[in-house]
Amino acid sequence: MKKINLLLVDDHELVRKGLTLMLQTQKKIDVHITQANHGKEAIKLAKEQDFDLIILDVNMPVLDGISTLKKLKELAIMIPVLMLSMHKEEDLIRDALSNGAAGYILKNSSLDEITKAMISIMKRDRYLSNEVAEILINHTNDEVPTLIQNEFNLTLREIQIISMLVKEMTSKEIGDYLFISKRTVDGHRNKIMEKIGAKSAVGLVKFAVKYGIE
Amino acid sequence: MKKINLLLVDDHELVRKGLTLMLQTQKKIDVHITQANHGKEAIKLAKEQDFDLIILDVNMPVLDGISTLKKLKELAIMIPVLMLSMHKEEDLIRDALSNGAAGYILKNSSLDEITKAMISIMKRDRYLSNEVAEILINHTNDEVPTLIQNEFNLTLREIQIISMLVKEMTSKEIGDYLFISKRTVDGHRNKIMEKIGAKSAVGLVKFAVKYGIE
DNA sequence: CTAAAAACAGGTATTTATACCTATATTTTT
DNA sequence: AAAAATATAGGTATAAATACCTGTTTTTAG
Repeated sequence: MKKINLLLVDDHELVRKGLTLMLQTQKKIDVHITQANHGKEAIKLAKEQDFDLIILDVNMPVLDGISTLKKLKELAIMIPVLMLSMHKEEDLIRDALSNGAAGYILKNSSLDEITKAMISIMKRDRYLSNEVAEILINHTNDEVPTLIQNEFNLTLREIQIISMLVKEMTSKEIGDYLFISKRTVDGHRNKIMEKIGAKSAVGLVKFAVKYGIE
Repeated sequence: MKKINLLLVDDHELVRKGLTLMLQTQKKIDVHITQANHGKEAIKLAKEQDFDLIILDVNMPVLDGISTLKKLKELAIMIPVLMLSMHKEEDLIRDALSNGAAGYILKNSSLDEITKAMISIMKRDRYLSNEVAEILINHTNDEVPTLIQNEFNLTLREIQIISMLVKEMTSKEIGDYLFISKRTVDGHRNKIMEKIGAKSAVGLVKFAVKYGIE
C-alpha cells in the first residue's frame, strides 16, 4: 500500500505528537506526516504541497477548523478532510459536513477508529464515528447556523473592516488602503458595533478574537 | 538525576501518547510513565504503587480531576499533583489549588513548560503557567502575588487597569471607579501599551484576551 | 540608605473614535 | 417592480485616546 501523505492540523503539540506516535506504532497504513499549528498555516501548506488527506482540529486559534475547511473549498483544494474534535456539538458536526468534510471523529477515539476513518476517507467514502453518527440520527434536521454570518448578519465588507481594525489600523489607514473615505470606514465600524452589541472598539476586538477574525 | 516515576492520568489516548513522546524526546528529566484512563484507575494505582508525581487531567469521565485530587488527599496520599487542563476557568483553577494541587498548566503548553513545571513540583515548589497565574492575579484583589511572575513585568495595578479597559470602560469611568484621576489611568494605559508593545488599545485588548484577562 | 520603579496627576496639543445628522448609487431580496 | 440592505460619503460636534511635557509621593530593591 502506498504511503499516505498526511497534513495534521492541531494547535496542541500534545495531540499532534500523540497521533504521530499512534500512527507510527500500527501497521495497517503507512503515513508521512506534516504538521501545522493552525488553519492559516495549513492553508499555506496545502497550497504549496499535495497531500492525500488532511486531519483538521475543530477548535483552533488564528483560523478555526470550520473556517479552514471553507477556505480550502474556496481555493478549490479538493483534498479530503477528516475533522477531529473535542466536542460533539451537533451544530459543529453539521457545519463541518455541510462544508464538505469527509469525516468527523472525536478526540477520544481509539487508534483503531482513527485508522479506520483514514482508510475510509482515502477510498473516498465518508466516515463518522459511532458517537457522531448517533448524534446526527437522533437530532434531526434543524438548520445549520454558520458561525458569524447568520448570527450577526455581518457582510463580507464588514468582516474585512473588522480584520483590519484588529490589526491596529485606524479608520484613516483602512480608508487609504481600500481607497474609500475614512467616513465610510467609520460608518462600517459603527454598523458592526451596532450589530454585535459592542460599546466601543474594545468590544469589537473581543468579538473578533472570539470568532477567530484576525 | 534520578528517574521520575510518573502517573499520567488522562482519558484521551492521544494526549497520553503525546506527552509520553514529548517526555521521551527531551533530556532534562528521565521519566518512567504509568498511564491511567480516569480518576478511579489512578487512585487504584496510587494506592498500590509509589509515584513521584501525578499529572492529572481536569476533565475526565468516571472520576474527574478535582474529585480525584480530593480523594487522594482523603487517602493521605501525598504525591504532588500537576493538573493539566484544556480550560482556564478560574473556579477550576482555584478549586484545584485549594485542594492541594501543586501546579496547574494548560494543554497547549510547550514541552519546555511541561518539564519546567515537573521539575518545580519535584522540588516541592508550586508551578502555574503564565496564563493561569494571570487569571488568578486579575480576579484577586491582593492575594498571593508571590506565585506570579509574568514576562511583561506588569504590576497588579496595571493588570487591574487592563481588566477594566477590556470591560469597555473609558479612562474616566475607571478613574471614577478607583477614585483616581483620568490622567493617572491614561498614564497606566500608556505604560501598559509600552510594556506589551501595543500601538493602540486594540493591541492591548488582544493581549488581554490572549492571556485570559477578561 | 540611596536609587529605581510605581502610582499619582496636572498642562497642552493632536489625532482618533463616537454620535448624531444627512444623502446617493448599487446590490440583493421579496 | 418595489423594498430592503449594502456600500458609499459628507457635515458637525463631542468624547476619548494618544503624544508630548512636567511634577510629587510612596513603595520596592540593591
